[in-house]
Amino acid sequence: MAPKNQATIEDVARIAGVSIATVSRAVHSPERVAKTTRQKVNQAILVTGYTTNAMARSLRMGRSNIILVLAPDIGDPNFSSTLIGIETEARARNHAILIGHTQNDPQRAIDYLRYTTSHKAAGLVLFTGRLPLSDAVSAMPLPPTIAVFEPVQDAAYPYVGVDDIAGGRKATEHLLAAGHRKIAFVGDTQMRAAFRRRRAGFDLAMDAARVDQDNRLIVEGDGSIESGRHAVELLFMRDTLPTAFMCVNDTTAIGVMNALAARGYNVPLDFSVTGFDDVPQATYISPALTTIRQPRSIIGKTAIERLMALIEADHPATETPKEDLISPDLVLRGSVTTPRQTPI
Amino acid sequence: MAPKNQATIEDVARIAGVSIATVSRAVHSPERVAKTTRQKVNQAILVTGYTTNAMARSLRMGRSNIILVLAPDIGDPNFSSTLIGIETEARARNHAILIGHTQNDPQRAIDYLRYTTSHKAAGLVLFTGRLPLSDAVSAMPLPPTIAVFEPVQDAAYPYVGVDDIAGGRKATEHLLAAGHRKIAFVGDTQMRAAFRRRRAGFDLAMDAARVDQDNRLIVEGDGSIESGRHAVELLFMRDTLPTAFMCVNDTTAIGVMNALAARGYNVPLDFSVTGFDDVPQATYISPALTTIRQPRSIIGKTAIERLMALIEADHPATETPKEDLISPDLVLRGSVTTPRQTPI
DNA sequence: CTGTTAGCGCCTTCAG
DNA sequence: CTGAAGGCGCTAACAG
Repeated sequence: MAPKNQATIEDVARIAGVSIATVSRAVHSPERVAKTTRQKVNQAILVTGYTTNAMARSLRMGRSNIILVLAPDIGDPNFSSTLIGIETEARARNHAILIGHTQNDPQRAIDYLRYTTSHKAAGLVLFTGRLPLSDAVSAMPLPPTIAVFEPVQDAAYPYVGVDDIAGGRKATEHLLAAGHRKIAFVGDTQMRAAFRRRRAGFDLAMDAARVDQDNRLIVEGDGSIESGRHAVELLFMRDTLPTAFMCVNDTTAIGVMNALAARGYNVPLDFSVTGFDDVPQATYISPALTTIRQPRSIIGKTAIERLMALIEADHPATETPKEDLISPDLVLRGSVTTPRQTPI
Repeated sequence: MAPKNQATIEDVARIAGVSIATVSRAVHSPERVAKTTRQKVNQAILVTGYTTNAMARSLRMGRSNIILVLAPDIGDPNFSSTLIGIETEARARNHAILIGHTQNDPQRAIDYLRYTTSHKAAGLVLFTGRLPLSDAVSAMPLPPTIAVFEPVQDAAYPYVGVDDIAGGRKATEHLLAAGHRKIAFVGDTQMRAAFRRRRAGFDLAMDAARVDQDNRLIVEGDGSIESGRHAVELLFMRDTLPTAFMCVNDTTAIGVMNALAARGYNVPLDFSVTGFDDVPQATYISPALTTIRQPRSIIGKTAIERLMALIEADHPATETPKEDLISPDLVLRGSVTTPRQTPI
């Protein structure tokens, strides 16, 4: 039997025989209320089925418990797995997640940013890697904000992401440990910060193992499947073959494996391959790809931890924005083994 | 230069030289305000950067513009693609999406359902297929609600989903058109309503083509990959081989294809196979699977349309809950061809 | 430790 | 067509 009208704080107060202020305190700072009073109040809450009206509360406090998550693409598996971490952590802290899907459309982003104001959002999580440049936005009083996956261009928001250097290093060390020395790096580019860092991890591992790098094995690429295929062709043309390919991401690795298969080679018997990201496809291709797994749900969790710290600190003075880099794990599958003894 | 304090309706009223009532009207029912006045107000809104305070508005109106979406698993691709439709349509209607991730945990579901009350949610979208049975829930005054993908057990909520019968029929007709007559149906079960309906579609198509069904080609299954594999083994043991397998879902189809490959057969040359759902894997296996695509984003869009109708009608009297079945499309890939001429 | 009270910003009668 | 005023439910002083 659902009560016709949702009980308010006054109903509870009346039934408990106390004032509404006491009810409010009993709910939100129980320690400031006498034990017996608290019990009476809780009792009354039970019988009335009272739930605090979040709208009234937010209006009064000038801030809601809603965190807006802005993402360019909800469908992206990277996003959804991270969202799990975000949602779980936010809920544990009594905050709710409002989803904004920008589709990379600045207008949609602006509209959602406005939500931040109108809903008095407690915080903002940005997956977008950028904020629309517009007077509307710069005039908007944004709540505490944190960037995830990609730092936000031209803005000093704290950032939580993967430690690409550590990841690049782990992948390389794995190849090295399997006995590879002639390792190609596929996807060299200045364009993408993450790729640059993965390369740096590669260099670190090679240096630490005192392996001299052969520049001809460093192949440019943009992370596309074509760039992986192209790299293989290039290497065959140059006639400087590696025994292993360390690819800047899984997509590139898949391209490499395609091209190798097309030429009749076997992975991993003829060549070993590693990727980076652990996209869903990595399991379905054959052989399954050994790769570095993006710690997505941990990134989500950490992002909310940092964001809540910001919210609770409410120094408007943002100090040096912190960067949190989560070290990713290597996931072992079938695309790496020891180098073949006989040359190709 | 961000204004120190967010402008309120009073600021706008003062600058426009009107009362706050007029501002409110100019914003929400412009037709009830003189043109010149409206212009003055809009002008003032522009200079102040005024955004209406959704919390105050919701408090006053007793209802927010938030729609709660409850899903057991955010990571499920089925969910995320549907969410795109939901989000897009909701946004077009000025509503926001709050995400609740239940992980099939009744306690989490109950907590989120409570949000519905505390945030005065305008509506509720259920992916869960069930509601926790608890006094807490039955006592809760839930807002207009709509179920998606799975109807809610023991509750009469309108439901938007795929037309499984039409889908089953399309897949079967495709096989028939390719020349198959001995078609196995894999995944027969009473347990799952969706599967039952897909079977009905199969029967319809077979009947329409006046093909006599061979009961030995109807194989039970639960939609798992193992059940697909098992079906193949069973059919080979019975020694009654079909020329094509119509599988109740993609996962089953993948199991069928695995087992066929293990026995050294080629799909589609030796056997044709169809699935249902169009899961991401369907593209990655070889050959890529011809299947029925779940119209996920349309389902999302339709769900919000129906929900908004409910919200706006606000007859508390729910009439016969409507069912909206979206007819899915066949997606042609590589797993179907004409039956081989020579028997296996 | 508890009660009284003043708004938070808005929408909506009710009068003009 | 416009203005005045009440109150949605709650929290945070401020008193007691």
